Amino acid sequence: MPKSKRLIELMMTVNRKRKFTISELAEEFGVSKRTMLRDLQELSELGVPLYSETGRHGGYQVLNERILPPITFTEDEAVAIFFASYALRHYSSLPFESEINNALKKFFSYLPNDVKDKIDKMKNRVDFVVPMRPLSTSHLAILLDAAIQQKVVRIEYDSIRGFSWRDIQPIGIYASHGFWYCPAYCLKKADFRLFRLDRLRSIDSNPNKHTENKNLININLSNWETITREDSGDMNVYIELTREGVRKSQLEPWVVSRLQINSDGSGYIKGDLPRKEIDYFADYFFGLGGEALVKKPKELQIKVKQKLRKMYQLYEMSRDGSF
Amino acid sequence: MPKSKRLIELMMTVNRKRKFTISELAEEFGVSKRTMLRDLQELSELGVPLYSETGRHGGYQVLNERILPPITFTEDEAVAIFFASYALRHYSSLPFESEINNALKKFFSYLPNDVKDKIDKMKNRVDFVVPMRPLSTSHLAILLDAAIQQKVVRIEYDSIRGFSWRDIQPIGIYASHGFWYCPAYCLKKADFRLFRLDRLRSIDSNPNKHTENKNLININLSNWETITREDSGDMNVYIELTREGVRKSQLEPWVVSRLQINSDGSGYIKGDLPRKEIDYFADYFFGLGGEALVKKPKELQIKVKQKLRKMYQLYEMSRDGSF
DNA sequence: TAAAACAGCGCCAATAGTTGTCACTGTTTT
DNA sequence: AAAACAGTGACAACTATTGGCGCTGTTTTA
Repeated sequence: MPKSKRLIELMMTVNRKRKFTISELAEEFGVSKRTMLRDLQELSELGVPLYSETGRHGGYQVLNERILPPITFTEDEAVAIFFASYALRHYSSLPFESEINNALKKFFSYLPNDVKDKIDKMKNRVDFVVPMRPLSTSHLAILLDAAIQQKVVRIEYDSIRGFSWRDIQPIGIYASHGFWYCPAYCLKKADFRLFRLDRLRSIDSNPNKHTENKNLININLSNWETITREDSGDMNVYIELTREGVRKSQLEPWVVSRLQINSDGSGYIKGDLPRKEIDYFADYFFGLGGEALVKKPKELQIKVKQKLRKMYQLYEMSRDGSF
Repeated sequence: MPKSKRLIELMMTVNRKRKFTISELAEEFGVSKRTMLRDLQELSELGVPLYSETGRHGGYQVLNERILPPITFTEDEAVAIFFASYALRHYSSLPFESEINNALKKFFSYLPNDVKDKIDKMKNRVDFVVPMRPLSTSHLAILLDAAIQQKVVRIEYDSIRGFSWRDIQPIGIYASHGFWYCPAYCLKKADFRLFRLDRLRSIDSNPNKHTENKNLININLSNWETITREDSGDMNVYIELTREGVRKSQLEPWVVSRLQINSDGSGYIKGDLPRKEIDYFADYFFGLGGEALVKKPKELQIKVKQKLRKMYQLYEMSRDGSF
């Protein structure tokens, strides 16, 4: 094998193994140890962060920093990757914050000039707005780590009844609607709970108490809801929507699949929804105001009416003659 | 210069220039044409997408596909880039869709195994949920392109009064709250408008009519709101919130800076808000139901009450004795 | 304490790869 | 028809690469 190709393959091999000896690689590539030594030196000069130790159990190592072999990206792919990373800048507190900035800088600096220009032009023309409440990065990192390792952590959480400490075993973390959430097994309640992370005041990643870890290794973000939900059944709903109501409610994915639109733009939602979430739905349909009329089920209608009456009374109490 | 190093430099040179001839490069690198020819062939074999044409004004070209020279990423940077791209998978209709998938695949396949493992473990533990309504990718691409080139396009748009055609000159596109938006100069109204792209039925990227382009090159996503808003002034608001109201409204960034929280968890919003958006605010505070009480200004309170009355009547009409 | 297992250096002859030259073919544009 | 390109093949000259060999030096382990 000619040297130039060998070097490129060596790059990859070296990245694959983290640790290796000269003789090992020499045999693998069918060259002498002397040659391998020289090759590795060259790689080192080319920027691969190699480190070696002499002695009995010495050997070569690639440092934490790894390099990627030359990857061929099309222009569009490079632009796409750039924007993907760029889009996440709104998640100011995501666990990867600093890494992403570095990577982005490197990436950008290696791009040919005309691609840079293209990106510069696009930068002010596309955006991904993600309202995000600021949040301590370290909390996220600790919880994520705990989720991966399935460790128990102790958190100080602001529940409806004020702050309290709980031991939880996190399933994962996710960002949604501007908040970070952490579904977890709560050892206190012996059940699964969803925590909103801006309500978390402090966290102890190593509660000294010897708590037993539950085996939740197979529960992850994509299946925890189905696994942990004790099914309280569905309710059959029927909601009439005005034209405006249709337009507004189309934002919700669970609406879209149950939505029928009339020719004049108005429509109705008909189908089954989980009874357990009835309070959420009541809130939601109340929020649509006069644009939605809950016909079925009765219990949902009642909840909406209760909200309505409560608000009505609230505003009637502050009489000013206009009502 | 030894061959192996020459090849790497050649890679970069070739990426810098887009077009070149053999003799040109041969001279630059101080080798014969024959050698340069051989070198380029090797590069080609290594994956650089070269293309050549014979004849008078022929020469070499690098195709649209470009390659990046070997970039050294640390392990964490690679992971970060991966997740940035991964996070955007929810934007199923973003202009870069297919490119990002390709890039991600390439990127992933070149990562060393232990980093792959790390990513695999994290995949099910972190997520960025972005509810997104499906939308034609081509619309996005056309509008983005028009924004970059400052071209006029004709769209068929579903406004309150049904579908109509308009000629617009887009400023850019952005995703927010699950929708794609396009602020643009509307030639019909001779003013700036914000279009929600799921209400766009069709688009003509080349309206044959010779419309004059306005010079909006300096208006972009980050400044169009300030530049185009005819300021109708602010209104001073005062809204009382229950404890639950505080928690809910903290989601909105414009609330946070104007929010005061009492020791018992309840609180109030006090400050100035743009009068122009009064309908939006009325909607919003109505949506908070009994958790918010609008005290000031009167006009806002009146709007909320109107909604309330409208809804009250709506539900009273469907009498069932429970009200 | 000695042996084993590892990195690392210098030298040199053999060899394998690289290079330039030259003489071709073939295309497109002017 | 000439000019300006790419592309091929052959070959001798050249140079970089290679493998051995002998050496130094470190750390671990028996």
